Amino acid sequence: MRYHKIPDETIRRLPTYLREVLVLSEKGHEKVSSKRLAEFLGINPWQIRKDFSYFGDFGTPGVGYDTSKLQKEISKILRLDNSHKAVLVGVGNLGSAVMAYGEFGTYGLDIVAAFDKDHKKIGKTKNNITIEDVSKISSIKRRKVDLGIIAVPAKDAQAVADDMVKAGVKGILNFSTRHIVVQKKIKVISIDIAMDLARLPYYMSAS
Amino acid sequence: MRYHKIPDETIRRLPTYLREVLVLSEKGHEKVSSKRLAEFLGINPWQIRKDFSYFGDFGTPGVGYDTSKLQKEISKILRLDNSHKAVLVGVGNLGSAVMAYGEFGTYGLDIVAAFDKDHKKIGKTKNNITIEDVSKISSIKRRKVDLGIIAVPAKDAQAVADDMVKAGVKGILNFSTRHIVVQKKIKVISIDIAMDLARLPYYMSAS
DNA sequence: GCATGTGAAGGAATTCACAGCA
DNA sequence: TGCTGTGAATTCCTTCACATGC
Repeated sequence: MRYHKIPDETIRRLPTYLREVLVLSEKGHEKVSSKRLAEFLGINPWQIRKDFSYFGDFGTPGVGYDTSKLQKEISKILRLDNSHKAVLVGVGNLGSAVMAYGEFGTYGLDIVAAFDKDHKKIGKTKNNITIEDVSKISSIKRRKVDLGIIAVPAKDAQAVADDMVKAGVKGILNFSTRHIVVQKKIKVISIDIAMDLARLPYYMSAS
Repeated sequence: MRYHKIPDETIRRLPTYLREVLVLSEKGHEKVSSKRLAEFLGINPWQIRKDFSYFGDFGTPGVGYDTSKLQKEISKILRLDNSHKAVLVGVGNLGSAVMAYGEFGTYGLDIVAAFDKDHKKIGKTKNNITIEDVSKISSIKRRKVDLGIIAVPAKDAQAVADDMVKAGVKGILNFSTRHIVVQKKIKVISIDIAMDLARLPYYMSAS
């Protein structure tokens, strides 16, 4: 199965596997079976095995997967083996929460700069990062930042995205409610918290 | 196509449609074509038409969709036509951002209570909501809350979920990094911000 | 015996192409 | 003519079942 198109859904699951493997690794577990991993994550064992099989033979029949090997392999696939720097634009409620969110470090992702257009915020320091003026965002080009996080109101999102791309950002995580258009080679992933809550009632049995 | 199983992916897209339609409606647009809607959202027109076709004939050939009718229909499908009350547990950085996030109201979703276990937070007020002691969460039963939002550290997430279910919650939005297990009839949707950022590098062309 | 890895089968979602209506 | 609605074709993803290796 080695030479195949890899399903997007597989890529979506890989970070989950990576996190769980990191947790197990820290707890001192050297081996883990697809069955056990599946139980932890609420997925099927064969789904996990199939996902890994796209990339190579990671496991040992009769034994399972070596956690530290698995960790290295998944990191390599996701290109998380060398660390990435991210810039955040928009230090409002959500932006601040993102800055304080510790989980990014787990994956070797590092928020190294934050921008806002509000002069009351510029110059202040949060989580060891001094908030800069968004009009000076081009400076991140020098700082080798390749990820951008957008946490501004919808109306400003597209302009911020354009600035990010000009400044050399290659991938964008978009928390705004606006759909963003960029050159095809730039990847955008959008998250809308409210939309996920909004589809819950559909699945709820009549009260 | 009326009597069919509705794809989960269709349900996932409906809130997006609803939001855009609300925006257009407010701007005074009475009609919108699938083509125009598609441009705004970055999807294909036929995808949108197919999605709607599962539920009935919402549009007029040659003209398009009536925005106010569309709004009503989508709301009804998603069961957002009568409003829902939500409880938040965990008023840390992320929880606070969620409380302050205005977009829920757009969908008729209302956060009416917030709980934490930190005694320094209990009793304080944020966004007109007084933070209560999480050990008293069963009180939401009286208050007709049917949605729960979990924004606590991973280790506490399952316990909070269990308490929520006991207190009558029918759907859970989970921001923690832990997979949550509940009775089958309770729907859980999990969001992991870090995981979305973590798969960006995979898609980025070599720098 | 136990757990992986994977072709093949089955199922789900997207895309196409066009009939039908305003 | 313009746009919807939808069977049919296609593409994509999941699940199965079992051969293979420890």
